[in-house]
Amino acid sequence: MGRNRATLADVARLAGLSKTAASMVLNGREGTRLSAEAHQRVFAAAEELGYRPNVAARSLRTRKTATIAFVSDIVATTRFAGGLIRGALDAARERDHVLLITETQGDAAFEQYAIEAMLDRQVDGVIYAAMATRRLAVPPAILGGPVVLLNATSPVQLQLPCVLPDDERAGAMVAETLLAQGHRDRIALIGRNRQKESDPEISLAAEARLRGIRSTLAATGVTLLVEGFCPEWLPEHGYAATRRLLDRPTRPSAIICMNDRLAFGAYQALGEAGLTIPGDLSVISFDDDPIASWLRPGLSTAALPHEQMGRRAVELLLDGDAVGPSFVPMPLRRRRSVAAPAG
Amino acid sequence: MGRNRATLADVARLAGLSKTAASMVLNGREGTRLSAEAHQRVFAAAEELGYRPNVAARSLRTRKTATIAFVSDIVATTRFAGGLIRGALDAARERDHVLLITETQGDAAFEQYAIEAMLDRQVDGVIYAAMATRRLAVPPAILGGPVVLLNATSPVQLQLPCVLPDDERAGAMVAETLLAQGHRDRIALIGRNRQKESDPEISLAAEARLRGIRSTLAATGVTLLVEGFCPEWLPEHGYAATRRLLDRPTRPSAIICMNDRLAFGAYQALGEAGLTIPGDLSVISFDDDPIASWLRPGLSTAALPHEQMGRRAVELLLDGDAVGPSFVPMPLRRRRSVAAPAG
DNA sequence: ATGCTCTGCTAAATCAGTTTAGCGACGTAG
DNA sequence: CTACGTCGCTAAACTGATTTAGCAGAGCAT
Repeated sequence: MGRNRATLADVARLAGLSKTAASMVLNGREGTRLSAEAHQRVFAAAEELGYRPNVAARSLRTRKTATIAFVSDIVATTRFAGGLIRGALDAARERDHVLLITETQGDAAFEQYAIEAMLDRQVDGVIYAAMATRRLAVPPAILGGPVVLLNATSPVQLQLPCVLPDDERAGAMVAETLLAQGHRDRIALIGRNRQKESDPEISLAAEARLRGIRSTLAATGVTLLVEGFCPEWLPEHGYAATRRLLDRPTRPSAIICMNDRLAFGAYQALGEAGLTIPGDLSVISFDDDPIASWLRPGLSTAALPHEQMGRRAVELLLDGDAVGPSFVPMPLRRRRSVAAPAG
Repeated sequence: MGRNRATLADVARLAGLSKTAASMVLNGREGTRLSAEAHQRVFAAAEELGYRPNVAARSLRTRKTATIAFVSDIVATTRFAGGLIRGALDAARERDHVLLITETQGDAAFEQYAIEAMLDRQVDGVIYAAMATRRLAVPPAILGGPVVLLNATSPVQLQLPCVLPDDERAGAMVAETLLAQGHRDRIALIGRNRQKESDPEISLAAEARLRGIRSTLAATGVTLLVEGFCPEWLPEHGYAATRRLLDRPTRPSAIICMNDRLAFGAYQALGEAGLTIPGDLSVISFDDDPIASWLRPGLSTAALPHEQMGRRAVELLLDGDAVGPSFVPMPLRRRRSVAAPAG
């Protein structure tokens, strides 16, 4: 890989100057007294030789590598990871940085290994990302340098900068959307889950979304008609919860699903029951999973702003001296699954 | 990030030996005549100081970084990328390597930039990945060192090692599955697409899948009842193609979909038409997208072995001196969408 | 006593940059 | 005429590892 690359010494020789001069010119150092002509000669030589500095040599001296570690529990392999990584990649490129990506798979030994591998390579900072928005314990090893938590917070005393989706506001928007269409006392919700709501190490989203929904409804004097519990946020549980909903005497006019996979299950149950969306029932949800746009009708949902979040993490890491959480808004994708309640 | 790390000189000093001795012991060099006691002392000192070598310094000398570049067109951000990266990450870790990931977004300038950034960092090799299985032009810059193409081939004369899913065999398995259930002359297919089938720079999968299906059916004297064309392999096109299928006089007993997203569209159309799967019609497909397991009934599909592929790419890069393509089998996920044709 | 080999170890060069300290020439002020 | 400052540039140290070349001492044969 890249043998015969020109070195700084080659550039200096061709320019008829010292390595020092060449280095200073190429780094655009202020306050050197090198002549305009010297600048010219160095640039010309570098250009001619196609010179590119050796990052290893440079970082040996400077302790900077223009490399960021992106460590995640398991995020890199999930659908959600894509956006996070893409956003981080874009922001990193804009700042001439590069991403070293690892996954811990939630395994302490792997995590230890991954972090050491990153630190051995002198990364300039670490982005520590979680798949599910949650609170997590930060491995002490990375606290020696800049760290940003992505889709996660840390126990309060650390006050690390972190990037989170604004789930509470999203909950409010979802509720507002239904209220605006005239839904009132027949709004159901599926996806309640005690574990997710009470244990911040499992999820921060559940509680925040619920809080946003409830407070917004409450402001108009509305309370939820039913709240369906689900052991996981998967289609099959959305399906089961929706069937339970339909067995009740009062049929809801709208269903809020805690995420799109539940909503997918709801669509299946409603389809089987011969009910149409949004004619008989409106459905609205969270995440903007790709299936949301594939469903018929398209599912209205508050999108997890993954790209924005990944981008923000890099920005905070490199530019900022931020402390505490930075919330990224979740835009509402309006599709066809919400309408006014039937007669 | 990681200041005050112990250096090799620190270890040597504590062990009462020279840097040379320490280096040799820690690298397990054969044929040195260092005493057993010297080994002990070095190991003890390294342990005590928590010594970890500085990769930048080492690679400056050795020109090895234990780092692999993973460059993709756009793969890193898609659902499919997850498995590819995960497999590569696992295999890399097993060999004590780390992955530098970039995305070119199909943009030549970005690609140029990404590759230079990787080479500047002295990566030991490059994995060049494509989102859609296809043939691509390899940027000359990376040909200086080891390269493996992932989910892609290169124009023949290069003979680069590459990793591809075995789509033809998958097509055969899909056809065999239907034949085994007794389907014969009412097998339909949706997802024909002239562009994908004829331009290897767009897709290699379409043509291979089709070839596997056709030759297997032909061996039993069967030909496809209908072949539905789709401008893209998206749910809406699967939906439209399936509706067209149902408008024909002879209703198919089974539908082969060129991928799972088309199959999702087919499910939607069949559901609307009041047809049940697999009672009225069997459906079978390719990819094993997550939705395949979410559908009701679960969709039988030939899985893209992303993790295996990512893993194989790293193995070929580091261990092998392979030439040409390496095919990874696509396992058939048998779910409930296939049954014997109705009476 | 001399020369030779073998053992156990080390000094110093090297990789490719950055950075510190300072040198010689020239101009100007006293 | 000398002292001093500025200009334009460079030698050499430094980063932390690997690797080459070779040294000192012990043991043995001649």
